[in-house]
Amino acid sequence: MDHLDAARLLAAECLCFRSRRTARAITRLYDAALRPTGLQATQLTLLGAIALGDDGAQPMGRLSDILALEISTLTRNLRAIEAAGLVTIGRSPTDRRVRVARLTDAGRTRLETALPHWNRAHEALLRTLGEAGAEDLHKALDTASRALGAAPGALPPADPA
Amino acid sequence: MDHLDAARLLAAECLCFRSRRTARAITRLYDAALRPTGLQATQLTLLGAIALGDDGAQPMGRLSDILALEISTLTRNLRAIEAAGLVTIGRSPTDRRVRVARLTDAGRTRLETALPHWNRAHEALLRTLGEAGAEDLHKALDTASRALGAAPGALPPADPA
DNA sequence: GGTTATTGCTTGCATATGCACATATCGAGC
DNA sequence: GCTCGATATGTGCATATGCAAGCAATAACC
Repeated sequence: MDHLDAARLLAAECLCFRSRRTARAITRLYDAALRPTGLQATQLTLLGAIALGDDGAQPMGRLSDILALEISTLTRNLRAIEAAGLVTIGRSPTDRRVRVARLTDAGRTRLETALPHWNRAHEALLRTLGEAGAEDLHKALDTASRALGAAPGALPPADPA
Repeated sequence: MDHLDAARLLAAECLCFRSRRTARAITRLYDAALRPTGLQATQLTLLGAIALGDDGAQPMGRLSDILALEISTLTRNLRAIEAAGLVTIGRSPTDRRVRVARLTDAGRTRLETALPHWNRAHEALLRTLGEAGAEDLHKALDTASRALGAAPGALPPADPA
């Protein structure tokens, strides 16, 4: 196995390369569509995950599980949307170690106003991939996330088929 | 459509969220396996893409197409492996704007020695996803990359089916 | 062959990501 | 109620990623 065989094997088989490349391309598409909202795709995702919690609030640990994101990354990613006034960060009353992100009214509004822009990107991607391609990708990604340990609730219920 | 509906729609449908989450999880797996090699998954991918070129050299523009990576990102990602002595960066003799990354002997060696570690991650992922899950993911990602404009040669030939 | 448009890349700025380590808090035993 | 291990998070460091603006070299056009 010389270095050229190694390179060919990587190019042909590596799922890390593939998953990252696809994520980059898709993210650029969504980021472009979201430009008018002042949010990046990552930030909209984070806002949405927070909105899913009771009273529009989620403890960081839960966000970490839902998003499969390191808690240290989460700490910093929250700063941008906190600085923008979209969320506030408080402590849990029952466990003072736990920090809870809570949507502000501005956050709620931003989420609603951003959705149509998200949808433009979403529709554009569906057109690009085709109905079947999008469906296959969606399923394959969910299957992989489940296998790699995404939190229950972070995904739609498993297909009983 | 209130903010909660918006959040539920994002959680259920967003392919940007899904592709990024999966890429994160997979990358952590590969990075952990590659730790002993001193390379990150991204760097191994880059090294591999360079190795595929004639004489183990690729112009940056070509790398950008293969990897679907912004040229500005490429500039910086090359620095780490250049500093590590794994590649050299020169100019094309025929067009002095063009920069060409070329594998050094150390780069070739590193690629070969890293491959078994890559393979450990690869095998682990295949076990985790199952044969069918891995195959589905691989195909879906390649289909998406093709649709989103990956360079020919950056992917295996299209399935004639 | 000189002007202009295009191309290839770099830099400045901002966010995203993760690991190792440090800190604060909690819970279990004693 | 003190100690110790476990848990939740923050910080320092490093890389990854992309856009906008700039620079240098080439190509296109007249």
